[in-house]
Amino acid sequence: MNMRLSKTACSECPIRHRAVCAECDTDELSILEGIKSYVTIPSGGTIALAGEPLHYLSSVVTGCATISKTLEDGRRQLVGLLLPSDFIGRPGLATQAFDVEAVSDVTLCRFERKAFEGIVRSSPNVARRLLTMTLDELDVARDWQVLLGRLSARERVAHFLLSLVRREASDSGADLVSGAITLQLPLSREMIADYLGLTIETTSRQFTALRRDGLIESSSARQIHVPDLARLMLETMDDDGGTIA
Amino acid sequence: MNMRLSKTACSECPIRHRAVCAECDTDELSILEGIKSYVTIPSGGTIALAGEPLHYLSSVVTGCATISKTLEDGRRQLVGLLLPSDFIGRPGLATQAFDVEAVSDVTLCRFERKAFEGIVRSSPNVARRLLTMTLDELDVARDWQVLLGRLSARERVAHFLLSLVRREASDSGADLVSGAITLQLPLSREMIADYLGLTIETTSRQFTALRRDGLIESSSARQIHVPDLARLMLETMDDDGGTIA
DNA sequence: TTGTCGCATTGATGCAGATCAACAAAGGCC
DNA sequence: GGCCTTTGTTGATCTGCATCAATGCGACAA
Repeated sequence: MNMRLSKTACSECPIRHRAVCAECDTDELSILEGIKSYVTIPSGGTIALAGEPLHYLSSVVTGCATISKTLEDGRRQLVGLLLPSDFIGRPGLATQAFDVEAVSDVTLCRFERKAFEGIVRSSPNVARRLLTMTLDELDVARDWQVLLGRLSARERVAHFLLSLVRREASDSGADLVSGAITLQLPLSREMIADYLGLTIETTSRQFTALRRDGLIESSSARQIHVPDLARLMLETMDDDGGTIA
Repeated sequence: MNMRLSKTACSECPIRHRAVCAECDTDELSILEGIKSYVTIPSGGTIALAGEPLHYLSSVVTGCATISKTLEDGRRQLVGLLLPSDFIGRPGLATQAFDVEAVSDVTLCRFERKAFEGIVRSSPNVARRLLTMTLDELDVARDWQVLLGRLSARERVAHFLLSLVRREASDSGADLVSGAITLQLPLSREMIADYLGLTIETTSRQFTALRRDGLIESSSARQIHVPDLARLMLETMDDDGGTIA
């Protein structure tokens, strides 16, 4: 599969219109095409380590990865979730501030650091797109700060589920679905807990409580059906549509 | 004072080498010089409101402002602290995601949105600097996520104090001071609580506890003396130097 | 001086979520 | 299939922080 993907042309790429290359013209795209390579990281594999230099910058093509920090005593907090089209790495800074780990098999479209930094300098469409994506990530991170600082456990779980729904909706072009939906959780309970600043037990109890209250249904732990999105939204105490992804 | 500042040349500007204009050459600087204007917002004043359009983008020249979100039921969370050289606003997006408020008299060097967006397009040095600053802010926001999700009240307060020390040190060029220092808190107890995801009471109790343990001394609520920075750092459980500002 | 207002501190009590401890269920893997 | 490991759920108890409630204290005005 890795091999097959390594021959995918940018024009055929599933993230062509959403990734860092989204606004590239034909010339810029062919330069990127020239330096890109694909890799697949197996589930559980490390994509980057905090404090270590990162030699490649990349876009997630398929799969799911997490950005996290682990404290000396083992406490862990996820600070970002990477889904197809998201970008990994910081042009202009060699060392990584956070760990990045694959939570499913992840295929990356990757660029050697120096070469990519040259492109950022020479191609305004890449630079602009990168700025927009970074500003979006900043808004997401700040919304997550609000969640971590002020929401209750139940609100956090409801918010998390809705953020997955929204991300899926925006990827597929559909807008603000407000009926029913079934979704596949990309994360284990432990990782959801680390994402939400809770323990596994509290997270599990909140899922149970939401199920008891009829807000969600589930055939397995990772398969969640939301019969009425509007009702779940009432649980989130969000003051706006939300930018959480 | 507003009037006096409106005549300040960029070359004389106290934030010239740290703000969004830091990497500008003489030509670019004179373009900025042509479209900039200064305003002073009184302490407590509103600089931007969530959901409202923002017509000016700006750099903080002097003073301190906060970025925050308030939920319908009054819960409030600060998600950023703006000090001299920090940038306010999002080029490319007309409406603001968070509230921005002055917590002291704040002088802004401001640019009309459309004009500034043109400069971002035409001046790579501004675009690049803006990207770097945004990436820095993202790292800060993510470190703050770790604080809000996983640190205890005492660790949060210690971390907050050290983040102020670091910011002051990096502004003045001094590096990793590890002796004693006195600092003036820019925020009230209520705002510190909203920053740290705690209540006023818990925040106050932590200050008292740190004072009791000899980690800080204070003549007034806003005046904090740290006799031994290294000892305070031991309270933070931080696994690295930290990027918190 | 004395009152008042806003902010900070301190104390008493309650509760949401952490912690400790089983137990159940779902995959892998011979 | 049966065994074993990993992941998720549920229960009992504990605790750190929130909440409720005074009290202290400096700034400012009359």
